[in-house]
Amino acid sequence: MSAERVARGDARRDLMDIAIDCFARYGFQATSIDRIAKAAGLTKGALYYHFKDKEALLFAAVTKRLSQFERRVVTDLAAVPDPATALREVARVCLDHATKSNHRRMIVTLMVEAIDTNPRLAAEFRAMMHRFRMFLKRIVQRGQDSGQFRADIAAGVAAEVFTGAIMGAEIQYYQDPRTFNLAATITAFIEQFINWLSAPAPGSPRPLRAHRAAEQRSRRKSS
Amino acid sequence: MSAERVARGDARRDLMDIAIDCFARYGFQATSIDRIAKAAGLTKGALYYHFKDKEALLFAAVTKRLSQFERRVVTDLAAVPDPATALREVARVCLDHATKSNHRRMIVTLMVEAIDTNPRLAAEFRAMMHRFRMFLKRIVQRGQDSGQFRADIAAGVAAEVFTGAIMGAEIQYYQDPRTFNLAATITAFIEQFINWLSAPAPGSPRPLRAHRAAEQRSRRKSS
Amino acid sequence: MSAERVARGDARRDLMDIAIDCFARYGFQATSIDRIAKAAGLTKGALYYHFKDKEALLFAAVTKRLSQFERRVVTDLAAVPDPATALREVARVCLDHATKSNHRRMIVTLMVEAIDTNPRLAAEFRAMMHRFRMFLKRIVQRGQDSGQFRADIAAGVAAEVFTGAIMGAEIQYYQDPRTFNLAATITAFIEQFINWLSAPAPGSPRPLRAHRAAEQRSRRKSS
Amino acid sequence: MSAERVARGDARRDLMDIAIDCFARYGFQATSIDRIAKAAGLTKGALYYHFKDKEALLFAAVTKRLSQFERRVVTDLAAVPDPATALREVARVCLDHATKSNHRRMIVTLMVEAIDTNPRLAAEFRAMMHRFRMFLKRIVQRGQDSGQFRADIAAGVAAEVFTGAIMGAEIQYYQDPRTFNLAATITAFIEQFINWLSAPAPGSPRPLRAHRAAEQRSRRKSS
DNA sequence: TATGAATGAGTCTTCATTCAT
DNA sequence: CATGAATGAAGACTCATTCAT
Repeated sequence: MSAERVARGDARRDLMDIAIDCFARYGFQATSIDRIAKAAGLTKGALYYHFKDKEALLFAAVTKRLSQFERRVVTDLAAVPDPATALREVARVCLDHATKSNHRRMIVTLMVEAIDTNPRLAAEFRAMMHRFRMFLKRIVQRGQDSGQFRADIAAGVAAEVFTGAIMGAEIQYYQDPRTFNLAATITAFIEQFINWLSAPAPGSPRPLRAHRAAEQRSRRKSS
Repeated sequence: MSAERVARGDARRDLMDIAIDCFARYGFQATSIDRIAKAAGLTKGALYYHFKDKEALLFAAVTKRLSQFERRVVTDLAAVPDPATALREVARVCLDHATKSNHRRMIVTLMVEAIDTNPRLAAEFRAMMHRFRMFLKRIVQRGQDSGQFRADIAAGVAAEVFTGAIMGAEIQYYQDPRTFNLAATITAFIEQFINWLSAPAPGSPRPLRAHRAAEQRSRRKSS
Repeated sequence: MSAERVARGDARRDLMDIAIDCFARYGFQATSIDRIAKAAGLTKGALYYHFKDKEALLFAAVTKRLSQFERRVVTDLAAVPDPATALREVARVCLDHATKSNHRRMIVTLMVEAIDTNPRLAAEFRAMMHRFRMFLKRIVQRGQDSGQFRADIAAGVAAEVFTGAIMGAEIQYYQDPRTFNLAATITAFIEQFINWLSAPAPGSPRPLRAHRAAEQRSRRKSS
Repeated sequence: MSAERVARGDARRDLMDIAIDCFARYGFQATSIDRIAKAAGLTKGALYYHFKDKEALLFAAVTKRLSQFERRVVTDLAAVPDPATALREVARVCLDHATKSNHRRMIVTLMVEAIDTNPRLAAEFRAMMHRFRMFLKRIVQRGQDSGQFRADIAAGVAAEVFTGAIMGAEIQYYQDPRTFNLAATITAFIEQFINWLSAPAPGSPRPLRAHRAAEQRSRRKSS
């Protein structure tokens, strides 16, 4: 049994990776300590040697993934000056993390589960989402400042739209990975989004619409 | 004790409504039979009189909400010939169900939870999502057929983008109802989305409204 | 299995009685829920139906015994005007509860265990002990007020001595019930105690400490 | 980590001292091997190097304290010829060990816990208590033989009363060290006790020293 | 219809103990 | 001497479910 585990490789790491896997698929409550331990070729006792709690394991896992994701986003985008490219990059990283690993799925799954079920974790996720939207908002604002993006859009709302569209696409994908084409959906969205943000061709009349004015107003309040 | 429950109104209905409430907030597994029964002013035994199973209750609840939602969408939109208006209407109904009741939240919550946890329920939700996207796809196609929407967009992908954006916005809202402005986000998205659908294929000159209408007309003739 | 339990008799009562028995002998921590349940011919689940917690069972048991004991003490002594007789009665009731049931042993055992182990229970016991000493103190004071007991003794200290002597005797008895003669010990103590409290024969000089010391000294010489 | 431990001083001794501390406060079962080890700045493994067992540690600790206590009692009293003084000395040593260290508390705590929980330890304590009472009994008998104490009291019962009174006082003190005045209680008791032993048999006229000696002598003859 | 009592399987957690290094 | 890693048994507690009344 213990032979199944890899050499000297930290049992702790194994445990966490397996936990992440399970949390991504089944959520927190439906993942039993026993399942994780067994999958790691260990006993429950061993798990409790490495983690104080089921919750400690959860937090370790979440923190690991969260920081990985955020570091990756930040790293990949530090060198990208063009806002549109930056947004495309963010989308690409999300797509990557959603399809090639269970990073994003774990986050999404736990986030939904935690809302009214685990206040502490919920707070963590709320903060994370906030950071993510702030990050996007700043990119949008940069574009607006440089005149590349139109200024009559609330950057915060844009960030919310972006965040939601990615996450919603992911969920559809997790639900039906064989049928749902996540890449196509995200690509379509991102182009649509950038197109929307991009200023109209100079000279052409600004396409006003009643509701835009409203948007404008709400934005003013929030700023 | 039972006096607290409302009038003659079927205990069954009470039970289901409460179950929906709990499922929406805590999900299926974290909602105990006892919690529902107690909230309904009954004992567990009574619940088992009305429902064979915890799962039976779940399915009853889900089916009720699902059919309500779908009926509402279909009903409200049967009379809407204009595709753009129809899309706006769909968004409005979603917004409504997300903010004024727990209809949508229950669906989203259970959907995420069920994916790898309850195959039967997952199938149900997959089918529901499929129907919803098909429904949207047809609206988009109608728009494309009428020349109102550009034809170089895959209607299916558009439906996926739409579905995801709404759902992703909702989740952000459920996570942080006091801070997140769901209405603004959905409104912004829907306009962006319709704008995207209405825009000319990239490369072609951006058409003015008047031209578009003309185009539209000539397109209809040629089809 | 369930046949072993008595007819309709509240399972709850059975459970508590058995719990009291076990707590008296093994203390709280060493008494497993399972042992109690099995001894009652039930399963753990049944126990948890009747008591929220192991602690709830503990408190129910303690409260029951405590109030029984205190009620008995108060009842038996309401009609006893003579302080000396009252004290003898208290001792008799303690002896009774210590030898004919496990009332007192449970209290003593849990009290010692709880001190630094269960703050809430410890507080309960502290309060109980306090009440008991106050009760004794008042009896002593009554005797002092009536001139039956000498006034140069601190009533509070007398209560402490009394309480300790009874409890200490009990513990020796619990430790070695076959050898230790609890009745004799308690009787001897109570007579000694009352003798001590009783005022010296009228006319004879009150044996003050100073005199005693003198006595002592002269005594040593003569031996 | 191990640097925190004092100098060269045998880890074994440290371990035992800490164990005694914990046993005194929490008893045997509630004291985990881990707690002791950590408090000693070691790991569980090290503890198992020094002691075969948790029980081995327990017995080592108990034996150490017991022999210390008994040695001290015997040592301090070897040179005390006067029985009353000897009794006062015993009480003083108990008071000392109860207030200035956890010697006595450990004994009392474990004794109560062990009764029906650890037969071997219980036997040890039974024997210890027996020895202690025998020791006291001999002192009382010495007093009776010398005519200093009245002869109509069973020396064994007197020993039991004494032992119980001290122990009962201690427990009240352990339970409530800030409020309970152990010194006063023990002092009051010991004076009362000696007074009792020294008093004439009830009914007979209070005998003067001379008479008592005579009584004593005649009594010896008749027995 | 509904209740109260009970079951039993499953889950989290603790802890004494072992052992290779 | 000592540690770090791990085990396995036992214990507390939860919960869906059953059933006589």
